[in-house]
Amino acid sequence: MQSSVISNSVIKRLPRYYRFLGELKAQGMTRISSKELSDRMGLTASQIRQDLNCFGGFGQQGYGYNIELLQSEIAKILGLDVPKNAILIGMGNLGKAVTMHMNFENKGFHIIGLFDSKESLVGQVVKNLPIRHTDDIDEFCRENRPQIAILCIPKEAAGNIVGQLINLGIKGFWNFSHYDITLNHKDIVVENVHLSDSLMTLSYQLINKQTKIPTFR
Amino acid sequence: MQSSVISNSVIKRLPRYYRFLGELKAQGMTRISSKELSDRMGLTASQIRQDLNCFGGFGQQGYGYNIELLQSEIAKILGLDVPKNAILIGMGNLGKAVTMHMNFENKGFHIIGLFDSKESLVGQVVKNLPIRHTDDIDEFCRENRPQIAILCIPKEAAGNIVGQLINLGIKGFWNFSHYDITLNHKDIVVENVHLSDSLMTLSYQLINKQTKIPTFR
DNA sequence: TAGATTGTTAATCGATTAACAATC
DNA sequence: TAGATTGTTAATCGATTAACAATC
Repeated sequence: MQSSVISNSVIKRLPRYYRFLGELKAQGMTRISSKELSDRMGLTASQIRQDLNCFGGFGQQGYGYNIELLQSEIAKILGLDVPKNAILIGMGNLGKAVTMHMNFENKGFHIIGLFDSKESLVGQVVKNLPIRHTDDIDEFCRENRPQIAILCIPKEAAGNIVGQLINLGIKGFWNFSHYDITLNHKDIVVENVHLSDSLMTLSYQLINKQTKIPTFR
Repeated sequence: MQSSVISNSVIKRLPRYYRFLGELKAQGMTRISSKELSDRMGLTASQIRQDLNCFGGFGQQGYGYNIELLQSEIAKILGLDVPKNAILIGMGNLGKAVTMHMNFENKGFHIIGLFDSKESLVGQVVKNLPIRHTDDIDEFCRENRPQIAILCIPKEAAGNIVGQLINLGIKGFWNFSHYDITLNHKDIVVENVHLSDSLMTLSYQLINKQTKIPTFR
């Protein structure tokens, strides 16, 4: 019942459960046993039952799990039903792609402001939002109180802006810059995305190819 | 000495070591002890020494590690020094951002072809490469023999194209689509990127905020 | 040499898997 | 009821940390 702290390993698996359950639902299925789900996902039935029971008993003996119910429970656990306002800083290739490509809304995220320091980008409209100058971040945040900042800027630029954002009330970062936020700011929530780390891992696997089934975190 | 199989946990940490060592080198440092590196990276000295000793004894008692040497050793372990040809499929926002934003070359990756099924994109030039039609993948691969495919296409499109690519000799995928490649194709190397999973994890952390220092895989 | 720090073995901790009684 | 499958405890496995002898 979420009394004690849930381990990171479990939390990292929740989005994947959510994704698979969504697909099963889309296929018109209504119930599934931990055994069948484990086969489809490539993990053990035991692990699935252990993971889910960190949060409560969502299944029923002899029946299994109701797919729709379970998915919505996981959505609640992940907080996808809670509205969260976010600003995105850095509208280069990556920032634009993130803005346009991600389905923020169905996870409860609302992008309310886009920023860049490059004059030539300011004024451009992306996804119905004008790109503002980073000089206007202060005023914008005081007025609109976003809780989350998405950083699509280089490491060097991030160092300066992070402190400012925290002072303005930002509580969480989705961090594509390689600046290490938690190093200087404890108790701020950070999710780092290191695409280059992922690419290097691919390189390793390719070079040391050893025909093994990958584990899912 | 890389005799037995290296655990996934260790491999996932290597790119981060590589990154930190690069920064130390850029700062003009030449040597570092496991203790000091552990302080900077937020892990234990013991873990660093254990990790590195999976691959060999790169340090020296009483001295520590030579930063430049250690970084280049890790580069070799990761295979960053081995040239790898790659094609990228799907030149929407995400594909374009990946093409332009990633520093492929310094990891040994060479992007040799870009593809999309959308006529309006075909012919456009990105990073000095023309976008080709996906119909031409067959011919292109037979001629140029890429080993890697980067998939920036939707799940539905991926299902069809993956088998074709494997038949054409593709050995590894950097997979931004949510299609589960290993499900049907064992012994193909895959690195999945699920940005939405990362975003959901941020949502969870934010909702269940509990002032804790994040662990680095 | 003395001090520092590695490489490596042993101890601990946490996560995964197995087993089974509870129960739908 | 009988069969299926959960929830949960106990056993195993693997990863991290601690300790220390080797050695630069």
